[in-house]
This record gives sequence, C-alpha cells and structure tokens, in this order.
Amino acid sequence: MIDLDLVRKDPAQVEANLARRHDPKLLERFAEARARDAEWRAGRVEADRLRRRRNELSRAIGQARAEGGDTEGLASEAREALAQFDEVEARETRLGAERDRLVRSLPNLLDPSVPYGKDDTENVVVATWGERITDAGSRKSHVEVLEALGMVEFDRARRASGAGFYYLTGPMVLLDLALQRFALDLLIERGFTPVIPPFMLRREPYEGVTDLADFENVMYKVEGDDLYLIATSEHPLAALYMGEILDEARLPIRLAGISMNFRREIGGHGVDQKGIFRVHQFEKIEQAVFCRPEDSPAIHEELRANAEEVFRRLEVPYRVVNVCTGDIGTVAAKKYDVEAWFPRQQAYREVVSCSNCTDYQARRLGIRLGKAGRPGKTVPHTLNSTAVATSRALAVIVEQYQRPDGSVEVPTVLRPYLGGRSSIARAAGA
RNA sequence: GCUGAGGUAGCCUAGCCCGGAAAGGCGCCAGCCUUGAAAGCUGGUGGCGGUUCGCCACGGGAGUUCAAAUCUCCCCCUCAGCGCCA
Repeated sequence: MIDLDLVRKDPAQVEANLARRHDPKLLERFAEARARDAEWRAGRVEADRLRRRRNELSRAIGQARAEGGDTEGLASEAREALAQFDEVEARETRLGAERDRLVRSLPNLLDPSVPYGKDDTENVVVATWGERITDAGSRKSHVEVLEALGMVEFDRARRASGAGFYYLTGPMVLLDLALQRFALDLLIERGFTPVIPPFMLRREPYEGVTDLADFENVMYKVEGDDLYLIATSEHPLAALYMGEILDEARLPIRLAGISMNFRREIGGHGVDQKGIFRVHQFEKIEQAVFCRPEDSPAIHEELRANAEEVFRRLEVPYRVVNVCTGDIGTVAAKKYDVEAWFPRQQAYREVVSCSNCTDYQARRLGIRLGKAGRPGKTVPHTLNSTAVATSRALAVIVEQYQRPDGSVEVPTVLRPYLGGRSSIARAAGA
C-alpha cells in the first residue's frame, strides 16, 4: 500500500502519479480516501477528548475507593459522560476503516521511467536479442510437435482435470526438469539462495502480496481451510519475513524460489486455447529480493539481466519491453517483460515478468528495516522476476528447436542435465 | 483430530487467581567518566497527532463495568504430548 504519511504530506505528488494510470476512478478513490482521513482526524480529536474525560473520572473513582470515600456521585457522572461516547467512537472506527480500505485499494506509485500508454500495445521495447526465425511455414506448433512425439496428453488431462491441464511424459519431463535446474544453477552462481516455499498461503499474507482483484480471479481456495494455492513463489517468498524487522546489514537478500504455481484465470481464446503456454498449473524458478530502498532500481536491472541471460544461454531470441502505465498492474512500480520469439506464431510472447514492487508489498506485510534488531521508520523494497517458467519455456524451445523429422534438439546448455543427450525423438515402436 | 501449555514493546519476561495510569532485564541511542574502548553512572528508547499534552496499544473480536492485560464468550495462531500419515 501507499505510505499514508506521504498521502498527507504531499497529496499533489501522489495524485499526479495516480493520474498517469488513465483511470479517473482512481482519482475519485484517492480524493475519497483523503476526505475520510480528514474526517477521521477531526473525529479523533473529539473522541480523544471524551476518552480523556472518561479516564479522569475512572481514576478519580479508583482513588476515592482506595481512600474509602463515596464513589456513587462520580460513577453516575461517568455514566452520563459515556452517553455520547459510543456514537463518536463508532464513527471514528468506521471512518478509519473506510480510509484504510480506500488507501489499501490504491495501486503502487509508478516510477517516472514507466512509459505512458493505454494497454500492452504501447509497451516500449528497450532491448532485442537474437536472430529470429521468420519462415513460419516450416514450423509446427508446440502442441503438434509434442503430440507427435507422444510426450503430452491433453485429451486425457481434460477428462481427468478439465481444460487447462496436461500430462507431460517421457523425456520431455527431463527437459522440463533440466530447464529448472539450469536456471536455478545460474541464480545460485549469482548469489541467490534456493528456497522451496509453502505452496499454500493463508489469506492474510496473501492480501499483503497481491491485490484483491487478482485474488478473486486467479487464486484457488482450499476447501475447509484458510489456505490458497500459490500463483507464484513470489508470494510465499515475499511473505517469508512478514511482520519482521530486517537488519540493513543483511540486505540485499536474494532468493531463488522453486515451486509449482496454480492459476484459475485462463483467457481461453485464440492460439493459447490449446497447448501449454497458458495453463492452470506450471513450474517456475523465481528471483525474489529484499533490499534497501535506494538499491532497488539497480537490483531491478540485475534481475532483468539474469532473466535475459537464461534465454541467451538457451539461444532463444527475445525482446524486453518496459511495461506502460496502462498495462502494469497494481503492485509493481516498474515492470519489464521479456518476450520470447515464437517462430510458429511469428510473435513475441511473454515468458518473464520482472517487477520492482518498491515498498508496496513490504508495507502491507508489516516488514520494516532496522539496525541491530531495532525497528526503523523505513520499509524495505521487494522485487521479483521470473527466471524460467517451464511450460512457456518448453513451448518456445519446442517451436524453435524442432527438426523436420519431428524430433527436438536439446539446447546446448541443457545437455549436461540430460546426460549429454542432444535430441529428443519419438521412441522406436512407440 | 484429542489433551495440555502458551501469545505482553526490537528480544526476554512480571502482572492475570483477587479489575484501578504496562514493573523489570537485555539490546540500542545519548550524556558523564576515560588517551581510546569496556565497565560503571544518568537519561532516553511502541504507535498516532492535535506534541509543555493527550489518546491508543498486552494475538483478534464481542460482552460485563465508571474502569479490562486481568472477568465472561467466540475466533485465530504457536508449542508440547498423543493419534493418524507419504
């Protein structure tokens, strides 16, 4: 959430920033939040005055009783003073709760370098890498290739679990695992600590790391428990230090999350309807960092460089976009997407999302910075980025590395993880 | 799932039975002392703003009361033992 202190001290700055998001409702909500806060503050003065009176009388009764005096007169006076108290206090509570709800519903403040734009068509390309394959006609879709290899089961998965699931089988599983291990090793090399987090979270931490709209749209709720299946390991990793004071000397903390990820939301149309590009369940190696506020822009670039390195070493052409104001979402202050080139589709498709969330998640989660175990006033920044999401990476590799005979070449960098194997082909007689 | 013990400030703890302004220690900060440091001594050290002061804060919520960390009810979480279990 946005710092309430900043809302009070420099509302013009907050308002100008929110205005960049093209959403007039946001400015209305912001104005409403400020109005509720002003009313709440005024109401508090009155409530505090009443509470003070009550406390004084109450102490006087205690003292009179201790001295053996009569307390009935004081007590009736106190009862009288309390008559109007409930109403004032209820009003104060209601205003404060409304103010908090409104402030919490506001998105993060955007970094000045985020380009202005209405939707994903106005994202700005900031880098491109690799030689694209431009003859789509020579290519089959990843679905066709995987089915011809006999290493994926879509129809049976639908029967068992519904649309949006698949069984991956045979050597393709080894390629999936190799991708994860390769990305993980790269991160470990760069100072990340691998973490297998819980794959379910309680509601409270979940509200800290994501926004409510996402919450309703993408989360799977576990029946009978206050638990939700994680949509990305970013969420349990961000919640790792919920309510704690992080010692500045320990920062930055670089974590490499390994998890299965579960998402209900599926925009079921066009080319994504079939296949493994967009599914309810996928594995991902994720970068997550806690750092001092002044370090987050540089670390954001570092995470992006790591994500790019994954695709360079896989020799998959890609571009990087700076996600514009109309497409960036609630939590990130700045976001890069890495988009890999899918030769069959002749399109760049998102394979990595790399965000600087600044203090937005950390404040909601109650994480503070401190020295020697003592809390300070500042809140750390959190960042996250995909290193590799296996279903999407697998899809692009299959489209790019397929051969005319139906086999798939193994990217050089993955071969050590497959015992030196250089291609995956349909088993004889299968 | 059952039984029991717990949840108090950055940390540790007292207070709870028997309602009356959150005690103490550690750590941290500042001052004194010192060549310097440690020790020692003194003071400070939760949040809010309306800042000579006040209000709020004892896991969360409701109730009783002039007054709740304390009594009553509901809920959450943690730990231990038992049960179950890949």
